[in-house]
Amino acid sequence: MENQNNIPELEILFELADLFKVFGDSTRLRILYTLFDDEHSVGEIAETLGMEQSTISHQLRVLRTNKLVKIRRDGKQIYYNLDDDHVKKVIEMGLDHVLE
Amino acid sequence: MENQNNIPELEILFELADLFKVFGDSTRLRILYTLFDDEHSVGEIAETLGMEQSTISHQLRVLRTNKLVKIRRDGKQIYYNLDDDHVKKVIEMGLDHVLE
DNA sequence: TCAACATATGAACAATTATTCATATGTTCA
DNA sequence: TGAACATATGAATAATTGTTCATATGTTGA
Repeated sequence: MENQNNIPELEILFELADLFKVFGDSTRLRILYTLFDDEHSVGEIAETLGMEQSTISHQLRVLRTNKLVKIRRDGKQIYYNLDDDHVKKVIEMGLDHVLE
Repeated sequence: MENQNNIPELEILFELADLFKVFGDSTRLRILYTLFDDEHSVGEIAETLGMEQSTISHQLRVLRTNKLVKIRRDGKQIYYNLDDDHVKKVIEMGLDHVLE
């Protein structure tokens, strides 16, 4: 990343805040955590978390818009996956802080 | 961290969401970034960011409550520091994602 | 094509929160 | 002690956002 003489543009910090905002909701975190081991469909996630299908769908869209998850279509179902290992890393880093 | 057979308690995920919420505001991120190189007083931060002293003070309290910054008093001024290296690491990890 | 199913979307509401203004608290030094 | 300064705090407001309900879109198989 930048050193301290090269402060990120204001715009970058806004983007960064937006990224952290996505992680800053327990429903979205639970969805992401559900996807840690394997892909799951919308319905599966909703059932696992005991929440409305609509709620999960709305939040999956937020996650997808922010490139935290990606999809694979299979018939009527849409399976969601973590987009890359970055997602795990950010969550793990945060967990380290919380669990210390 | 936990493996996938040991899913963090719901409570932990709520705490984690709360932590990310703190990072999910551009003002707080800018404050933290200002403290990357060195400690600064409330007034200095307010001037650097061109924001109200009150705004900065409110947000510093949030950061302090969440153990992201700590203080050192020197006369009338209170100097704020990053609490530990974890803070930098989380931000850097997020930057990696944003800048990719 | 139509019924059944899975997912997405829009509107509405409630709750949370960042900022500002006004003022209080706390510290220094003359 | 009191004036000047630095920081903190409370109340109010505006804006953002997560959830729900109702419904739309899209897919499959008969």
